[in-house]
Amino acid sequence: MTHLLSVLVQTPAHSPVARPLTYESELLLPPGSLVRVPFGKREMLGVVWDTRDDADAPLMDPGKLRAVAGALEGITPLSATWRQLVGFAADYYQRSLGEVALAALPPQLRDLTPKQMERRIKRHAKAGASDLQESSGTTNSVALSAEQTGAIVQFDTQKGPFLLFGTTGSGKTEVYLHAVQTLLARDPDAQAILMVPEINLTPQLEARVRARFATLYGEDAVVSLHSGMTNPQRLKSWLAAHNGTARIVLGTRMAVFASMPHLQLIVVDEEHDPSYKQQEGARYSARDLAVYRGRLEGAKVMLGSATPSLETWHHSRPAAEGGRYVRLEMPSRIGENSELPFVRRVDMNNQPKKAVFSTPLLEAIRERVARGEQSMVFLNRRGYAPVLACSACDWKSQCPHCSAFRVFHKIDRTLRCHHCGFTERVPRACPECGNVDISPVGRGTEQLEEHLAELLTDVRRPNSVSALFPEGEPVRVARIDADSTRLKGALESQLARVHSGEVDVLVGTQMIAKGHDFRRITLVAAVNPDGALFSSDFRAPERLFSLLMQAAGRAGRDATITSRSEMWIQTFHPAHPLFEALKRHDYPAFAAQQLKEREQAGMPPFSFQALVRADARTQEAAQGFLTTASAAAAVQLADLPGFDQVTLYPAVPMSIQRIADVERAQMLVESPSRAALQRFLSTWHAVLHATRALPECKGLIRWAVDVDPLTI
DNA sequence: AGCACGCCGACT
DNA sequence: GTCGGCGTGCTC
Repeated sequence: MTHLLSVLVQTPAHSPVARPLTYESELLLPPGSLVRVPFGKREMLGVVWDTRDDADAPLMDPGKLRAVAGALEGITPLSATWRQLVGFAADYYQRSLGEVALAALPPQLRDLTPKQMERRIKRHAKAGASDLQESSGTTNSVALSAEQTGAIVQFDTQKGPFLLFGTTGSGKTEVYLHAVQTLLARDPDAQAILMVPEINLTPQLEARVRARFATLYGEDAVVSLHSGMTNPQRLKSWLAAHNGTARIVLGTRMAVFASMPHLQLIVVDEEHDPSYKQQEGARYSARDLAVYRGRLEGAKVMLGSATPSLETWHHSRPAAEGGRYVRLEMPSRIGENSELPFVRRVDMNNQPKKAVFSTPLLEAIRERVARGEQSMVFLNRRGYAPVLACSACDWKSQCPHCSAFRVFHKIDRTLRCHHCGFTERVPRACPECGNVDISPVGRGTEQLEEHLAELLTDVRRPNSVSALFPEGEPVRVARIDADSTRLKGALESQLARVHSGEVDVLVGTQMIAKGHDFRRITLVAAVNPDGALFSSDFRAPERLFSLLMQAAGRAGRDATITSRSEMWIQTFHPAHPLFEALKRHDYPAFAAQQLKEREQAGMPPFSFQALVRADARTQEAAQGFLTTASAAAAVQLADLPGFDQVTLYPAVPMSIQRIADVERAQMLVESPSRAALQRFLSTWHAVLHATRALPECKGLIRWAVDVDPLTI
């Protein structure tokens, strides 16, 4: 007989076909089966969501139903828990099931025909079988600190979820690996996910995981899953996870959706990192989904950070106060040089106006160079100067397509818009008045690099006397940012130069503050971190604190360097509580102060937020759509239970109002109750759709909901 | 989102 | 006379 199946396909978020589609099939394919289905003129990948044989009323004229083209043989259907995870994510983040499900599968699954697919699976199965090797009994375990042992004991004996709160250098990675190792040794089928923010920033971790587990369980036991991989590689990893041969999946946020039949542990390293939140399409938080998935599958979840997100920190308060996470604390650095860096604040009020480097900081860097130690200077602004301005008229390097300035890049004499990419050569004279005196305003990493090289011309590196430089070689300044690392392999080669000691001073953006251990660096300086102190973004201080703590942690991990390393902060607000807490390396104090402010202001984690964004040709159209949808909600949803707990704020232009000639507006929705917010959003969705169809909303290009947004 | 159909300007 | 501009409409 012919069966009816509801099938998910990758339908666009705003199309009316956002729900599962009904197809006929001769075979009764179980839910989770991967199929190819005809869709319009094309054939595409689908996931069987449900069998609809018992559905009394077909949603559609039965004569128009089409038949499933074929099943992808050889791939076990996706598990019920995987489908529940996808279902939850689609629901919670207000996207279609099809979009979430298909985005969670490796892209190549969509492109391959069933025949190609079969061939691929066969090849893979053969390779996998021949690769099995005797698992040697050698355990390359490391001596653990008392704090590490304590964390592991608690982890083993309690249910979690866990927050591993360990200072930089306390050995969190060893705790993760120990937890994974114990699990894999205890259960021959067990699988684990190890999530990291950005894998290209942590090649060291990848190497460490592979070295540790490949010898125990074979090369195939560890697979990676991240966007830097080629499609065939991703498919291979995905299949290995799906059929259970991979014991460990090491990946970025997408790894949270990996199909794993025996998942028992999810580790989220640097859980506070914003890159766990997807910023387009389905805007999910992989960290939050990890916690949800853990509960769903009965897998343990361990979130780790030296500076947890305030949400996670709040969850890990004592259970008596309502906390739901178990906090495992590792406050001490391990190793020979275990002191945390000394934090120095330079009061820029006492420095010459417009000084980039204060005298004491410059002097400290000179000393380091002369001693053969490295320094790291960071500034969160790439390019030479953020604006170019005419001295005679009011011309500025405004981007013609965005409400932002184009950044002056001196290296290739260009003005580049960092939002839309629009690039032009720097004009010889002011385009408005012809004045030749146009000059940079403000500074970026390129300028710091140039400036430092000038200021340090007279310093000589020790132990490097060559024929060319009888008095010692001049100082070497290097820069690492998105511009200097654009080419493939550039980041690796530049890092290698730093590690080999070829570089004396490293200048860069936050890129250099994350992930890498520079063992010979004894000085880290934040040149101008004040911007985040009084930002309109309420999460800016949290990000700054975390960044500075991470940056400080980069320094002085080399046991051969005996002098205590230093973190320098140049600021006009040296007494600011953020810097006070940083000086003491006191995250709990900083968090307590922030949480108090958040509670008083009714902000997350004491309230829940969603943002509706609208893109349109004109700002009026973008805001008009939001305002209309908001008014419609007030009328139509007034009786919805919990509606009185939801606050709809007025539509406002986004902080960068126009990008690439598209006007952007947003509207904040807030509630002290997550359930009330969720109920409102899912009901409101239809209203938003209907509003979109209104003739007065013609000018709207697109809209999207961002649940738990990170920036407002 | 694709990929159609559909009705108006500069070319072999 | 065509090739192709992207406006709007549909996909179980």
